[in-house]
Amino acid sequence: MANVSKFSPVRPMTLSCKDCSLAELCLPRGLNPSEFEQFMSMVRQRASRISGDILYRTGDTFRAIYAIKTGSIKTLVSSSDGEEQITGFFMPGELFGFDGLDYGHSCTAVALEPTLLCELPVASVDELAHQIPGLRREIFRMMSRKLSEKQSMLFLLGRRKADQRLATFLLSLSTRMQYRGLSGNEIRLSMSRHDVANYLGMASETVSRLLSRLSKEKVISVNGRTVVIENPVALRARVEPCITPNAVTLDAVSTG
Amino acid sequence: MANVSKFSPVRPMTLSCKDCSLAELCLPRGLNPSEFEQFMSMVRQRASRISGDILYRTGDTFRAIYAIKTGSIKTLVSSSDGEEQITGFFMPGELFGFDGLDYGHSCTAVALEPTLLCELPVASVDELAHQIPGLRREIFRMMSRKLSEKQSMLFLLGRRKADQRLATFLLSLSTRMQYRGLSGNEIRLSMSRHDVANYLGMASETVSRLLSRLSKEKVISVNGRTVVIENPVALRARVEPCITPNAVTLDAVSTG
DNA sequence: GGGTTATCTTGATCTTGGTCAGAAATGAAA
DNA sequence: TTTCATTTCTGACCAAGATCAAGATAACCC
Repeated sequence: MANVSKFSPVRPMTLSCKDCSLAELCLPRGLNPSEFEQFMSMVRQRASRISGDILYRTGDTFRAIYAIKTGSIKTLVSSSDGEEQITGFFMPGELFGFDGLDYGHSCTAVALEPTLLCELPVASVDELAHQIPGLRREIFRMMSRKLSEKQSMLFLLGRRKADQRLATFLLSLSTRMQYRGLSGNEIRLSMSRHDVANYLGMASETVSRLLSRLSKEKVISVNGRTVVIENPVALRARVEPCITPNAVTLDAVSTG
Repeated sequence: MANVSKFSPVRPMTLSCKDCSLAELCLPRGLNPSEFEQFMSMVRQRASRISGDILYRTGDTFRAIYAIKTGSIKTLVSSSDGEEQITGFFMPGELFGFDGLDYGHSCTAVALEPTLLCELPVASVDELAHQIPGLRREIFRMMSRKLSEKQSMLFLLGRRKADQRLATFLLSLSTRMQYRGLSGNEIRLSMSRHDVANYLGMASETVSRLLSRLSKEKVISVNGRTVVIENPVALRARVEPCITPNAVTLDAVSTG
């Protein structure tokens, strides 16, 4: 059922942190030149050429913190009766893997498409956290942010209707694209309808229907896995229907 | 609506870490005597005499990590349209406040009853994380665990039916009581039906009905806010109905 | 290209659990 | 105690969304 193929080490590195356009979003941001150099020397890369590759599974020993360079990843938790819940989608510039520092990973990470990753190995995490106070704080902050994002996701699943969840999801993807310098109006979904539905706690049929409805209402246009936000204001108004459009904030969805 | 009263500093301390029966569950576990001493000297206490007191609100500057000594706390996130989602309940020996390290707290912490807290002030977090490697790792691990717990909670809200959620919740409370040395069969709920329902993403009427049903079926007995688990095996079987009872694990619910 | 499979869409039906309303129980205040 | 307010429970009804069942579309492989 799950793909047996694995992520393989990449050598030489495709691009060092120094030349990486995503460095400003990544862990080393805010480090001084010598700290940056030290950080950079610890980073390794890893890649998967096909979709479905598994980076780590629930229970695996924590080996590294990861950052996406190109491609995308989903993380999911599963129960003994085989049900799965997707807990995050990760796009270029985003970090994940922090759930593994306690007793190994509590979720499984799967490639949604050919994906190139940077990794900070576990030994370096501890060593650098000690030697570089700025990096330690950045890791604390990043984990704290992940917690906050998960809380927003709990809000979304616990309190919002299906249509609000989907609207929030699309806006979140858009915001995250803008964050890394893209327009954010045209969204290429790297995951299936089934995955979107699972992430948002609904059935895939519901996702289809809601996308069709938003499309019919000219709020978005849908072409396969490409979604164009035609009317951002209208889309934002779906998130909190009873509030005036300009009061809506966009940070309500988890990035993992 | 919300209480204006605040948590007040406690001096002298009610009980030092050295004599605290919960120390083994708390941050300083695993520290050597001199590290323990250093840690202890940084800890302060804070208390609320009444239920409803607010420890911090969304947006408040991060001031400390907290541990519950006696009493209990709920944390909640809210949206601009006034909806609230409870994201955690915390009992004696449990830690919270880690969501604040990024840009201030992303949730609000409210006392559910008269509550005594220990706090590790923000300056000490950074200082001690640098000076005591064992403590730094413990903080990383604790934040990692919080992330894992939130993921379990996403699973619960996204994939489980109302009756499974409630059963999981009761078992989680029971497990957490056992973890600190209590029997775990008799549960004193410090929160209202409304709070339980909100936390589990359902209506309070549903909680009432499900408790009544479990009671009628002799799985539990309910007397106001006291719940006695009469048949733990039967209760566990509710969590994953399609799986044999002994395959069920209990770690599916967040402690925050 | 044509055939095969997986994904996506749409419709029809059914179920869970939400909403509304009122009664009962509990607790706090006078 | 009596009163008042809050919480909890129960019933009746309803709706959001799940499930079931086909088709339609797209991707994949020889």
